[in-house]
Amino acid sequence: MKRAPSTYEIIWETIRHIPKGKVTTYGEVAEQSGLPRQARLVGYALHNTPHGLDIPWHRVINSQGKISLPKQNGSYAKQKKLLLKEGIVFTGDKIDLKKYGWLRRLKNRK
DNA sequence: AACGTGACAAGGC
DNA sequence: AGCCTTGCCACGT
Repeated sequence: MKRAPSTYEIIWETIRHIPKGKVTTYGEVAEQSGLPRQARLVGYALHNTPHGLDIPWHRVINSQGKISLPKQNGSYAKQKKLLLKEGIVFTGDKIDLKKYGWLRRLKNRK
């Protein structure tokens, strides 16, 4: 029998749909996955992404338009390189979400 | 089975 | 702009 998809699998599936040349935030992925306000879970899921899984993990950035990876170990540079290759422009260390954001950021607070 | 942790986000200063 | 606090919840110990 088919087991229900785990929370991680739902998140990975959402990320798989982000088009090339666009970026989105952790919070938005959470929302699109039906897990509102659980951005941290998205980060956790990404951190645990299996190697074989082919998803555009680099298109996920934080709500400030910045890369959320440490600059020390090179993973920051790796993500930036992948984004630059897709034509995304950095202003300093930030990306303009209004310009490159996948979907509009909806604030469904309240 | 409780507890600390985390590739986050929003609000208050 | 930057720092601090709080809300969030699946996971590994």
